[in-house]
Amino acid sequence: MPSSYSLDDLKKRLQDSSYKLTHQRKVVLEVFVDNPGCHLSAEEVHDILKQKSADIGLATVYRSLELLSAKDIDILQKIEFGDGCSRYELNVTEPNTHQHHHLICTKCKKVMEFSEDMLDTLEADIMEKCGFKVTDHQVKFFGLCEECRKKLAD
Amino acid sequence: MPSSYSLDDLKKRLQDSSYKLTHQRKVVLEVFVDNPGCHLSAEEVHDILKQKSADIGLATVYRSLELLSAKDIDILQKIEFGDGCSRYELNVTEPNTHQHHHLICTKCKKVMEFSEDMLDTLEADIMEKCGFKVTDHQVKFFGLCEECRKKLAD
DNA sequence: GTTGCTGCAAAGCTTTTGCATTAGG
DNA sequence: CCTAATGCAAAAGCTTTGCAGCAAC
Repeated sequence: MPSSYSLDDLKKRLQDSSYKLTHQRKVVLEVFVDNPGCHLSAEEVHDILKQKSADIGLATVYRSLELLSAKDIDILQKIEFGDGCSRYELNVTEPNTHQHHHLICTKCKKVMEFSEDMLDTLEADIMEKCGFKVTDHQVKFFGLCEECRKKLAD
Repeated sequence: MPSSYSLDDLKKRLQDSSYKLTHQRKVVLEVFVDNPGCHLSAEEVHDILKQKSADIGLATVYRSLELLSAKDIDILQKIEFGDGCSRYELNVTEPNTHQHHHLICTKCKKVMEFSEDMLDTLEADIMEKCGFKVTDHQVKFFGLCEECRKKLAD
């Protein structure tokens, strides 16, 4: 994914929604573009920016994250791993990009990802049985990662 | 589900793990047995107990919820809906009881449930591709419930 | 009797908010 | 220019913790 993609896309989406394209919003997004696959908390985004001397207020980080993950912008995805804070990651919006689910190791707490899109039939089933139109899903699998399983076998 | 099931079960599991069967732990569990299908926060459990004149300290509610949802007891399931607090529900452990997933309406914020166990093949796939042994999963579907869809159609 | 549990209040987190100042369009 | 966004600090949740007293076994 070229980093220009998301930055240009952000610009377009912000302007479409008549939000301002501020320096702070740009650098917050850049953190996610520069750290692909990371599930960052507001504090972590703030720390990364501090190290890059692009120090912005923590409250602004929170406000930017909220905006970027809002329905009309939808550039970030908000996720909860139950570790006491909300985390965010780049939303996968490009064609040919698969939905991904999270594999959370209950031993070492590592979070891995797993690309798959097998939930389509399940979603059709939900529509039929419950009249509920699914627009998004979040799946978390808990268990033991390969490393931890090997350590247990020793 | 007879309420005696879980209470006796709690007693056994606590004793097996050499935890004490205190009055507070009993009444916290009773709240969940008396309110099946509810996703209760610590505050809500505390309020319900206050109304039943079984007033116990909020800190004890938190400690009881943590204990009852710990791996070795596993009577409650901790869930996060992203509304700012952790919620708990009775874990389904009986035979012939289906796993259930949550349908969260993005408009009215209602949380419904959907029983299904279609993730077995997906979990086998994860084991094969990632070497990750899935022991539990949590699935949330976001979308529009029937009511909200009808209102939108009007 | 011991040991672990509870209650209370204080502290620790993450997150939100009010308001004066700044900057984007 | 005008309005929205930022920064700072204070406040507002939810949750955890320290410690003296109490209760389960």
